[in-house]
Amino acid sequence: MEDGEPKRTRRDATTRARRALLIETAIACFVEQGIARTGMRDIAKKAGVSVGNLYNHFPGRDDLIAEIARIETADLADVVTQVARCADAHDAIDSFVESYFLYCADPISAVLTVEITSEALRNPAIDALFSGSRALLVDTLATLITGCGWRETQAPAQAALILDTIEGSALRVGLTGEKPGKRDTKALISFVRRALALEGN
Amino acid sequence: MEDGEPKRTRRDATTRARRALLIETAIACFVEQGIARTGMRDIAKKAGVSVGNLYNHFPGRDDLIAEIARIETADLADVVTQVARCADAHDAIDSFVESYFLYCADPISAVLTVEITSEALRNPAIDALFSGSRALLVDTLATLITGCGWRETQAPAQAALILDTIEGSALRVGLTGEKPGKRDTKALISFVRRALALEGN
DNA sequence: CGCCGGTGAACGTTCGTTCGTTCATTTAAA
DNA sequence: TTTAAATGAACGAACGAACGTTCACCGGCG
Repeated sequence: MEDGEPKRTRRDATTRARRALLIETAIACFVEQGIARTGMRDIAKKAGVSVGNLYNHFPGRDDLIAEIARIETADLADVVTQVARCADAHDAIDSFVESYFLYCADPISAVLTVEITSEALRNPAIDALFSGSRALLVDTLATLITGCGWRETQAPAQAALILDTIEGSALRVGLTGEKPGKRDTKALISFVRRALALEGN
Repeated sequence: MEDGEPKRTRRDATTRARRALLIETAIACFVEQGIARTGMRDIAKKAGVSVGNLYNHFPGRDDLIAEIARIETADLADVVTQVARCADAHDAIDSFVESYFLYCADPISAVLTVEITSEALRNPAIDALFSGSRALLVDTLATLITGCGWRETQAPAQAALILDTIEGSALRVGLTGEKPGKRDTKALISFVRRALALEGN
């Protein structure tokens, strides 16, 4: 999408590494202090870099935030597409629920979700990213639901409600800072099965 | 909890009114711009009041935010306790789901929820308020569920999942800025009924 | 008069961002 | 191969604006 010439010089390699370090450090700061309470100096200091250099790698603060949002949604898309291919429709739904739940319930993801959602309310670019992710999730899950006998006209609405359950549950678990337990996951899967009237497996 | 003597003077009445205006204005600012992007000057200017006067009514910015969080949780407690008294257990659950959903899906509530949740991550006082609210919700709903034949040991977990569904769904609807439609409410109630295996009514 | 709600300038701090500069690496000419 | 020019990563002081908060000072009720 960007370089026509990858430029395999040593300089370019260290630059990429530095940029990755800065993003990772920014995420750590955002999770620890919150986006609003994190300044450019905080990120630079934690990364062991000057403020000026930080601006050599990112045009501005908002661009840095947007980049992180972009990475997060890309990670999510990976999780979704990997789950999509599964033989039995029932198993596929279970797998989807579990994967998406575990992804969202990760404390880092959970905190970032809240922080970035707050950001998305006033940033159209980030909001668009989230809408795209949501649409992908609904489509994927709705297809699986349709494969279980639900009518195509109702599947998207049911998929949306299931996603609401997963996300709400994941936030509740993830924001406590603890890793999600197997008990949480099992209860969630059973709950969704019943809601879809699939309990007979 | 505070005054032993209500002080019914005219002066005191205007002071209370002014304080209420300031809180209302602060909420409006927080919803429009976000808590992080709202300064004390913004609130004062919008309320047609000086910054100094704002500090006559509230010790500081954090106290103002905490006060709003306190009001929000008190409103929620009202909604919950009013629903608690209902003859039939099945009807009571439907009523609970509908009431809590409509409350959370209100755009102002939805935005405030996200904003204050972000705040609660680093503010123990606000976090405690939220935990208390959550406990009340789980207890209330779990009691209703128990009345429908669920075992007491499993009811709280099911209640938690239902609350997750309601809150997740409400956020999704409320953050778009639109009022929740009857279709949303009905689909949600059906979803919960199936998840509780009460579909036969 | 005394009290207190109300004012807005001013304080010190921190914010995002810019700037001139240094210097190692890369590229191209000799 | 040696050398000179070009590049851009890295720096940290400095900028103006905005932040939360304070303060000395009014002016109208009680």
